[in-house]
Amino acid sequence: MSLPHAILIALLEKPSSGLELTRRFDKSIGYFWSATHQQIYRELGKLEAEGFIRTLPSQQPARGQKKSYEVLPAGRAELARWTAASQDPRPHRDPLLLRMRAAAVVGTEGIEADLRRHLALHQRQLAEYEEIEERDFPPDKDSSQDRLRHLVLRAGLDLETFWIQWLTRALDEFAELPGHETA
Amino acid sequence: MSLPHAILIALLEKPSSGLELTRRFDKSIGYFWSATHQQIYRELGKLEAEGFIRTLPSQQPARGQKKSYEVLPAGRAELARWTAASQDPRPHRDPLLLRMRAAAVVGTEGIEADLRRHLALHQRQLAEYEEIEERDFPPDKDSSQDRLRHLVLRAGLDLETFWIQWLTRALDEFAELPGHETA
DNA sequence: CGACTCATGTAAGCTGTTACATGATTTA
DNA sequence: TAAATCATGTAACAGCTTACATGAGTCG
Repeated sequence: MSLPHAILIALLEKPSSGLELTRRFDKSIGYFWSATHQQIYRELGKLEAEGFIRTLPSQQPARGQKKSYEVLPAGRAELARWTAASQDPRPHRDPLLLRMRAAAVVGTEGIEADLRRHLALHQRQLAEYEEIEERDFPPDKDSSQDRLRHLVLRAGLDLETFWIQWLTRALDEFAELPGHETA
Repeated sequence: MSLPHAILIALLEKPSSGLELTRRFDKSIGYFWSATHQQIYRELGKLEAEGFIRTLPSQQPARGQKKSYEVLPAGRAELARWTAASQDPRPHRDPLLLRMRAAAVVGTEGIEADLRRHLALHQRQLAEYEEIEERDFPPDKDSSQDRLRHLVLRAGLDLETFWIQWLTRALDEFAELPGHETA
């Protein structure tokens, strides 16, 4: 039950059309929630039907025509309710950790290359977040709102850093495994 | 496409019945993959139909009767194939980070108590992992298999540590926010 | 007008969650 | 023998992914 609320947040920060939302989810919003355009259009329809958002006035709705949405008071209220409500942490599911555990049973053949690939991807992602941090959160200038947003970005930064460290350590361990070829 | 492989790993490590698997997923397997008993039974049926596992001989299949499974060679081969195959990292989705971002827009009213609750949960989880580490991975005794399993556990430990640090920092920030009551 | 891009959607399938059902075994 | 627990399931639904469809505008 989080996607509709992610969309409400995005629309409160800036009214947008479906495609614009998709692009924002691919970029900045992506470090705490991801969604495809199909999910977004479906959810925009539901949110409108529930009276949480509406299309901006002075826009004729037609297929293939851009349609921008804004949040209505009921939508803001729903978001506030959801934000304050207690929620249990969800269980984690990480295929890479699973594969590492599998490697302990069926052998490490083939997995090392993919670890290196993941390491590179996380390094690139970290660099991107660092750019965002430099651009959007210059030192000692955070407002209250910015401080919270900065905190969220920092979670993204720290998680990428964790993965880089863990993958580096994993590759080190591999190098020390018996039968390892340093190709 | 990871649940069937998680089950294959668990069954290779030790042949088990559905309920035993469920318990193992709740405990040690849970720090890299979680599953409910409904998912597990459904998946065991599929894996058997595909010829990847079979019920242990000398067991009459009947409703309400315990039924243990073991992995067949085809299942082990499938697991090796999957482990070596390249996979993209999945997008993250974290409702707590989402709520923090929402708090920047609709206010922090009510969220602080839940942050404290999450902090306590992560601290308990970390303590559990530390117990497992002490029990299963005594210093300087790791075999090759153990080193990989230890590595996976360490990811769990480090992720819990990350969350504890992040939540602590978040609560500190809250304390400094204007209008904050130190109740 | 043909190809391309922008923009919005539909449909099918898979995974995971929640609630419920049912038989077998133990124990009070 | 009634209740609790062990053990295996069924059913309905919600959420996400993948592939495809369609119209509108733009550029050569």
